[in-house]
Amino acid sequence: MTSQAACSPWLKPEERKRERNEKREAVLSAAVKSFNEQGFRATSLDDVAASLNVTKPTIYYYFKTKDDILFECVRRGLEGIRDAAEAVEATNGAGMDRLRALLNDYAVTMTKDFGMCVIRTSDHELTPESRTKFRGLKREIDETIRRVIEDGMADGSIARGDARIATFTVTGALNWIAKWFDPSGPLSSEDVAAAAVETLMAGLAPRHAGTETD
Amino acid sequence: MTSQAACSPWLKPEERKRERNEKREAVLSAAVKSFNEQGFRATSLDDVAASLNVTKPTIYYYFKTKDDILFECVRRGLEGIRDAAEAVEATNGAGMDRLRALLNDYAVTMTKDFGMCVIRTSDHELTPESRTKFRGLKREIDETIRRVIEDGMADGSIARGDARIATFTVTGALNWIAKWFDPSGPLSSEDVAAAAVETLMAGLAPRHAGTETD
DNA sequence: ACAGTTTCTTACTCATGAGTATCATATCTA
DNA sequence: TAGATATGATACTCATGAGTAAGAAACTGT
Repeated sequence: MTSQAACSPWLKPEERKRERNEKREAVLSAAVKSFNEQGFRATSLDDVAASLNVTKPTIYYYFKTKDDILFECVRRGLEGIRDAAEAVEATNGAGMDRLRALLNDYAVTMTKDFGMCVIRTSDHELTPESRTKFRGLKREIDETIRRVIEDGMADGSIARGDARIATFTVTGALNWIAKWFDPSGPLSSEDVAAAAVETLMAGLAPRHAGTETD
Repeated sequence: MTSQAACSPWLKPEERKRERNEKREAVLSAAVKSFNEQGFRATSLDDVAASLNVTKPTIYYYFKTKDDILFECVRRGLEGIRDAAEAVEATNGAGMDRLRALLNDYAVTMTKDFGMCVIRTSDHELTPESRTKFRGLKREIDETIRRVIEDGMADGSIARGDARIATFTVTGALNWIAKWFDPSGPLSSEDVAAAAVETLMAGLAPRHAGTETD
């Protein structure tokens, strides 16, 4: 190996592979931003391509269909949440504490591109096959959260009630972050997540000194 | 007027007017159901027309554009909530109690066709002009709710915190009902609304006997 | 009976955008 | 130097669906 090899204009095989992957990521990144801003159906791949200084067939060199691009976006968003949820579920501690940690991760994800895409994507925008997987992943997450809430109700750290509706209420509140959060605004992801989670955990009714713990 | 007039096949002018209005309503009703199920862009007016046993130009006899139909749907949903919100704001009582009443109306609306449509419709599906009105109505409602929350924080009936984020968290949780509620399911609108509102008002943390009031 | 109005249909136009066929170029391997 | 492979562009096809033009049929008032 000469020292020339390091700055040669010809790339090694693994570098070529990495470049291809970077380009694929760039397509995904441009696409998810456009999906989030204009909506999936209003986004044309011609526009996505133009924003990357290429033409549409180039995108088809990296992805098979438009649906594949969308599904890859929501898959990333959902798998991120799912992994975080399952990691939290595996820990021990009061249901309340595990739930707080889980909801915090969940809320932060909702402020990121792929998380936002999950919420802004409706079932009917995906093909039947993708839709099935999409729903499956969402259900997994909902069930994990519900189990944590049920654990908390059982150990007394969470107020008793309908765990199903509580799950939907809580996740709904956090999902909504994906609809209004502005990354370029004054609030950070973490601030928003912390405030929203606190509202949900404590509720709107005022607490009274000395009643927080048994 | 003979008694024949009552069962004559020829209608009086006001009856003709009423019939026209009924047909317009039927178009709106068929459209909003399809928008909610398939999404606005995936709904073709050909299909809506076919479901009413007419053809597309008939729809254009009752509405100017597809956007007009959608906007009429979201307008109805939003004006229903806005009127309820302003009526509640005008009452007196603790912020907490007014908020509970307001959120209940809000939640119930989210289980109805036009309310669901408001939530399932994204900004970018409307023309710029409709979008401006759409946002204006939504902002009015958000501001009313925020004022009620701020009143409650001032009078001590609601826990202090960031009223803006509290508003988004609460409305987000209720908006989400429009995404999962199934009118043909086992839960009634009122049951769902009551349970969701209770979760939000009381929070997830358990209460302790005798600490509810001062 | 006749002119006008209401209601609805048939048969279009036209823009958009997903996806493809084909070719060009450059790099890699032998 | 001769294929083989990777990457991209040009120039299409094709389905879909919003919106329209023109007219038919029924009813209204004169």
